[in-house]
Amino acid sequence: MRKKKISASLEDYLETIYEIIEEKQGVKAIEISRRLKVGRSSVTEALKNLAEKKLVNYGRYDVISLTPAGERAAREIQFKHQVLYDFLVNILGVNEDEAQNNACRLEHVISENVLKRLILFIEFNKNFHCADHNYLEEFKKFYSEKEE
Amino acid sequence: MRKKKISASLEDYLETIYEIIEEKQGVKAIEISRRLKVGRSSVTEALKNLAEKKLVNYGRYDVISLTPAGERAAREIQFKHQVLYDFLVNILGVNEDEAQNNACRLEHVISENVLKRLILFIEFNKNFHCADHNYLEEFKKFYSEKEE
DNA sequence: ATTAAATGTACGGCAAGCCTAACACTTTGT
DNA sequence: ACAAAGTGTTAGGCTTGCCGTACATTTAAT
Repeated sequence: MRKKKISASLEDYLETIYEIIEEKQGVKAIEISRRLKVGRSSVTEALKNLAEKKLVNYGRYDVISLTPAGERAAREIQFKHQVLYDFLVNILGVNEDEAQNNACRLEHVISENVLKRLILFIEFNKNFHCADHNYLEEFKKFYSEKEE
Repeated sequence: MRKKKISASLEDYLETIYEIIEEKQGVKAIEISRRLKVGRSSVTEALKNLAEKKLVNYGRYDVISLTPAGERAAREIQFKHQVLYDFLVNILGVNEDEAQNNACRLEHVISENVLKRLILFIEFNKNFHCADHNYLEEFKKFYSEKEE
């Protein structure tokens, strides 16, 4: 009974709900609507859908919350996002906005195994020094030479 | 008049057509159907759609080919795929099948700029040696230690 | 407490993409 | 050349996910 896939769109809803919970006390549908830039009615639909899948607790006009399974799923997605963002910013040196944008899309399609390797790669890079050269510094230099 | 975005689905069709052209003389719709694992009728629809966008030359029961714009677009997608595959296999050390799978999905969502950086990162890595350590070798060692 | 504003929902619609089944055209084998 | 098999097309249907509008409910202001 593990890991039923949900659509990228539903992942976004879950992730957003989770983020709002982290920041505020209650989750209002309109807040989800604003963050995802979709209509209020789309949020209602999505919530019903997520409720069917037992990922959110939902009832008409009622408080929105994540079920344990929903929270687990949301955390996973958020974690993927964070790893990707970290890679893009701290390794590739992409600017923050673009890194966010890319992470938002990549998080829905990257496999578990690639994620795992990416995590280790990041860890490895942060500590890798060799004969007083910092690897990432070297890459930045290399990159900015190629820029011109 | 540059770079109108098309859907991930249409990108797959374009890419597949391009691949078939590289391998065989003529493109048959059924071949596209087989490779993309969709029904024959879905191919017809997609071809009409791509023809509307002036990316393929299409007429009922007629030979399928790419327009110059279509070929350009297909090349771009294939190139992205190749870069991602290269990164996954040669840098992260992901196995070939999984790298193909991931590349197929990532190619539709990665931005131009991230791609550009990835290309340079790969280039940089291939040549980066330092005090007789090969960087990628070091990562492989690091990775396999963590594996256990 | 009452009303105005804000928020949530239901309903009907639309587009993308996929499907199956039936039919049209082409190719192939004899 | 002609039937059978293969391929391409059309028509109709389904699902996901979005929208706008109108209505229901809740919240906030007075």
